[in-house]
Amino acid sequence: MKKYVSLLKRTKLFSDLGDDDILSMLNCLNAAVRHYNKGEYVFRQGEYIHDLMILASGRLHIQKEDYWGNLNILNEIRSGEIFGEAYIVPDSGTLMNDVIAAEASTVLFFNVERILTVCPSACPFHTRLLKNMFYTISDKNKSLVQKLSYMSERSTREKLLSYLSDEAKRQNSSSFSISFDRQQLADFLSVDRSAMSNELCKLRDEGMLDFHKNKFTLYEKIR
Amino acid sequence: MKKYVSLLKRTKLFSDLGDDDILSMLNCLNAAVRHYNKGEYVFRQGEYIHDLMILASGRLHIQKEDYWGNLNILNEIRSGEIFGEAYIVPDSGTLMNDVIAAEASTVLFFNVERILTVCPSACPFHTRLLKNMFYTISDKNKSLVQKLSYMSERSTREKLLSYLSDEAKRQNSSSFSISFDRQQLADFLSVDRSAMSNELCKLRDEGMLDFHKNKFTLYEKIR
DNA sequence: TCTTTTCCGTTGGAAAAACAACAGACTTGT
DNA sequence: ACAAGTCTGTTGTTTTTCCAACGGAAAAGA
Repeated sequence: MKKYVSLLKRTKLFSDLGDDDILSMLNCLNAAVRHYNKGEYVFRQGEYIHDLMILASGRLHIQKEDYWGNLNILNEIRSGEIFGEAYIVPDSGTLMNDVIAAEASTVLFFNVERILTVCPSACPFHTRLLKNMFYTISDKNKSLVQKLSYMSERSTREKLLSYLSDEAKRQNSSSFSISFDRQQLADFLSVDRSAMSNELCKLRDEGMLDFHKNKFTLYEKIR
Repeated sequence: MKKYVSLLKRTKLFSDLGDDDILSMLNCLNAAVRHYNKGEYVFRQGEYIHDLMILASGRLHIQKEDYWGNLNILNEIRSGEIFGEAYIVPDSGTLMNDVIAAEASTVLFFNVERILTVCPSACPFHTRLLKNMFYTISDKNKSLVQKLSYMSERSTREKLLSYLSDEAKRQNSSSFSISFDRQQLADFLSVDRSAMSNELCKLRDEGMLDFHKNKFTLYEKIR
């Protein structure tokens, strides 16, 4: 368990906590670790969730497949992010979506009930952890709203532009890489792949952006 | 402030707390109240948010209007729900959307920092409040994912069906009312109003549902 | 009660997206 | 190095959505 401490230190959930504090918390919180290969399911739709999970390394997709095989990627979980936070409420029912490893991933499982009930006064790090947990869930919330704003764009072009410009802002550069391949990006934005590919090329031909494989560059409007 | 206690008792955030406890908390948390008329702005895009808000009564829309006047209703806040939870992280920037009263509404403002820092051991209700707050944000999160799943449907018809069937489930009846008028529903699902109206009538003609004004009834597939 | 305004369904033409199919470039595995 | 498989761009056709416009019904206001 020790080797995950350095990873966890960099996450929002455990920020501003010392190595020893984290380690003792991992024990106190009944933490478990599991590793997943690319393509492996972490959870399937219909399962019961009791824990709060944090992705120590790798990348996950929260996705949904309908009766006709249409895939929708509802959200992407990146290293250091939490997931399952929507199911920490008791009796919140079964999982609505699949969770699948988009690449080799390591997941830590925590017993949430313990964070909320055990030793509120006893351990001095507890207050810090609670605060971090709020901020983390709050952040998650914000990213969900952000995704909602991509999805509420009416056209494929505008979905692309809002997603790409947000990604540029997030990575703090007009030149950046994304983790999706074309099909995944289309599933993420809920559009047709070929139509999206077409639209991307139009945007390139109009001089608004450029791309090679997964590396995109956005240009200013006036050049 | 006393008259809001009975309202707050029914919310998830203050459930399982006594009247006196709630009242003393309202003071401790620096709670403020404001009333809004229908159509009035609660917040505008670009403002800074410091508090966590709970809607004591009424109905709010979180919405966004683009340069061309296209309106998108990102979310609807119902009585007893919280909002602004995405901005409780320090330095989380300015509000991305407008918040507007869809009907006459009463909003309570809380200082979040106090909930997280003040008297973790001193007051016995604090643990309960923290737990409730987690559950509330978690619930909010779930409803965001739910909305994402409507939005990720490819066609107007499927957006309608997924929204309406969820609403039937939520209200626990195949016959139910919605709070949106047609234009608002279209803005909520990010589709064109007339096309949506058209699709609704097709669904009615096919015998899948019926409606009069805002009252909908869904039918079984086999009758 | 009468007028004005809003809401809703309907229609037809324009625009966009979905779909299917294919070919070349690139990867992967043997 | 070769074969098999995957990923991406491209094209043409079909389907769906968007948009603008209109009229009737219902609601609001004078």
